[in-house]
Amino acid sequence: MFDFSQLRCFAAVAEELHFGRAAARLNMTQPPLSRQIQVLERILDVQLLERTSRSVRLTAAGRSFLPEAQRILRLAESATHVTRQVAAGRGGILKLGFTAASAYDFLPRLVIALRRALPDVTLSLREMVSQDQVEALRAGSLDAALVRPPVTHPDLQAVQALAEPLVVALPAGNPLAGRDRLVPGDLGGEPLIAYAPNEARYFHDLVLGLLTEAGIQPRIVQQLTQIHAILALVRAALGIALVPAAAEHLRFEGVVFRPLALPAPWPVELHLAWRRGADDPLIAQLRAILSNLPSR
Amino acid sequence: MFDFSQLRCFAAVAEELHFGRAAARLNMTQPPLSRQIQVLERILDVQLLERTSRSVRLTAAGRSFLPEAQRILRLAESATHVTRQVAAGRGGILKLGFTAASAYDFLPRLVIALRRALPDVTLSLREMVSQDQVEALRAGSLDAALVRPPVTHPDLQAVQALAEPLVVALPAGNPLAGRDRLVPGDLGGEPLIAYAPNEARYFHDLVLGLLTEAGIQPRIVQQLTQIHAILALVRAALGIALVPAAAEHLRFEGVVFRPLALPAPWPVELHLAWRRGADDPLIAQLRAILSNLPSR
DNA sequence: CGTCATTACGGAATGCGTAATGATA
DNA sequence: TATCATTACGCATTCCGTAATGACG
Repeated sequence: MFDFSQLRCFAAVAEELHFGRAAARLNMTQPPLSRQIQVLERILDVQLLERTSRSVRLTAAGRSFLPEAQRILRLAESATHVTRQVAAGRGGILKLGFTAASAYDFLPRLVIALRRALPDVTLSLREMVSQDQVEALRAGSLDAALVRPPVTHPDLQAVQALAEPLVVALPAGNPLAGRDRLVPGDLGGEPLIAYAPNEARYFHDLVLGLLTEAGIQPRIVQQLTQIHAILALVRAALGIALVPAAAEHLRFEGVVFRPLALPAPWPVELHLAWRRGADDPLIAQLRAILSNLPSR
Repeated sequence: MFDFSQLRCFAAVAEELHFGRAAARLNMTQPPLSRQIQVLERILDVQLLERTSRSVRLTAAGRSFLPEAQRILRLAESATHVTRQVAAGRGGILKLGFTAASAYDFLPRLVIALRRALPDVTLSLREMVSQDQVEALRAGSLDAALVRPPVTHPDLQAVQALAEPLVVALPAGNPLAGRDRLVPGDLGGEPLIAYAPNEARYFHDLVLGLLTEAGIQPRIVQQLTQIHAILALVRAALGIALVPAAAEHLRFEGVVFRPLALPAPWPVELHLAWRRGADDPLIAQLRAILSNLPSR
C-alpha cells in the first residue's frame, strides 16, 4: 500500500507538472521526490506520469488517480481536525433528552448557549419523560438528559441544572387573582387541577406534598399530564393549578399567575444526567455551559 | 501526519478491542502495535483508546475517528483498484461522440460490445456532426469520435470503423420498387431527395459524386439533413433518395429499400478518431473491440 | 552548455521482533 | 499467578540530502 507522503508527492507533481517546483513546494529536493513517485508507480503497478527530461505529463491513469489522491489527503486532514474537535468536546453529536416542561424556557436558553459556545457540535434533541430518558441514557440512545430528580440509577450521574418557583395559575376572574402574593393557606377552598400521578409523577408528588405539608387537603377536580392542558382547564375556570414558573412563558390568555410563598422557594428542580464515568468531553463542555447559564 | 499503517492498526484494535487479537489479525506482535497506536495518538494529540491491562475501550474521539479511518482505508483501496483498471483501459469514463446516422445500427452494436467487454467503463455518448466532434476531440470534451472521413487534422488520428452500402429508398408505389437490384442508370429520371450541402456535407458530396460519376444529372427536389426527414418525403412520394444501408433499420412504412450496384460497393464510411499520441488505454481497448465487431 | 529528471551513495531515523517489565483481577 | 498492555533493546530497512549521471533542446 502506498503512503500519504507518496500521495502528497504525486499530487504536487501532478499539479505543478514539474519535479523541481513540486519538490520546492514540498520542501525537499528532487531526487527523493523522483523516487517517491517511482515507488508509488511500482506499488500501483501503473504509470502515472510520462516524463521526458523536458516535460511531465499525466497519463490517463494519473488523471484518474489525482482526484482520488487529493480526496484521500483532504479526508485525512479533516479526520484529524474533526477528531481533535471531538476530543476537546467542541465537535461531534450530542443526543440530548428533555422533559416537555423544560422546553418552555430553559431548553431554548441552553440550546442558544450551546450553539454559541460549540458551533461545531450537532445537537440532536428528543422530548421524553424522565424515566424514558434514564433508559435511553443507559442504552446509549441519549448522551445527556434533562430530567426530574431524583436520578438514582447507579450507572448514571446527575447535577442540578435548574430550580424554579411554583406559581399559582388562576382563572382571570378568581378573587385570588387580585392578590400580589399567595401562601398555601389561601388555596384551601379552591378546586385543584392536578398532575397525573403516573405520567407526571414528579409534579404530582411535589404539589400534593407541599399542600399537605401546609395542612391543606386539596379538592382535586382533574388530573392531567401536560401543562398546557392544565392551563386550558384553569382558563375554563374549572379550578386553579400549581405550575412551574416557566409556564408563564406560555402566555395563556385568561389565566393569571401569582407567586406562591413556600418554605423552599425554588422547589421545582431539573437535573442534567449522563452515564457515570463517560469520559465524553461533550458532557464536560455541557456542564460548563450549564454552570455559566444565567438563571433567567 | 499519520500513516495508513497506523490507521490499519487503530481500526484493528478498535474493532477487536484487544491488542493481542488485533496484532494477530495484522500479522504482527503486540509491541509494535502498541507503539503505532501511541504514535497515532501523539500525532493527533488525542487519546483514542482507554486501556487498562484488562480492557480496551474507545474514547469519544476514538469512536469518531474509527469510521474516518475506515473510510480513508477503503478509499485508498478503491483508488488503487480504479487506477489499475484505468491503466488497463478497463475503467474510467469514455466520452464518445457519434453522428446521427451511426446511431441506427452501428452505435448500438458498439455500445453492447463495449459494455460486455468493459463493464467498468462509463460511457458518455454525445451526438454531434463530424466537424463539431473534431473540435470537441481537440478541446478534450470527447475522447473518441465516430465521424465521417476524411479526418485530416494533424492533432488527430483515425481508422475506419465501418463501411456500408448505399441503398435506394423508394416510395412503395414506385415502379423501381418492383426490381430486385438497381444500378445508377435506373435513377436517371427520378426526382431526388438529397442531403444538405452544409449540415450533411459528407453524404451530399458522396451521393452527388456517385451520380455524376455515373453520368446522371439528378433532379433535386429537396435538400435535408436528417435521414428520417428524407425518408418521410420519400414516403410522401416526393422523390427517391440514396441513404446508407443502416437506414433500413428505421423501418419506414411505405418506403422500400433496394440495393444499388456501384463500382465501390461500400461507399459510406464511418471512422473512429482520437487525439494523436493519446496514450489513453481506453482508446486501445476501443480499437480492439471495434476490430472484433461483426460487420452486421 | 543549460535544464531537468534520474541514479549512486552515505548517514539518520523508523519500525519490526524478542525479551523484560508493569499492572490488574 | 495468569493475562495483557507497555517499555527496552538490537537489527534491518527506509528515506533524506548531496553528488554524479544522463537525456534533451
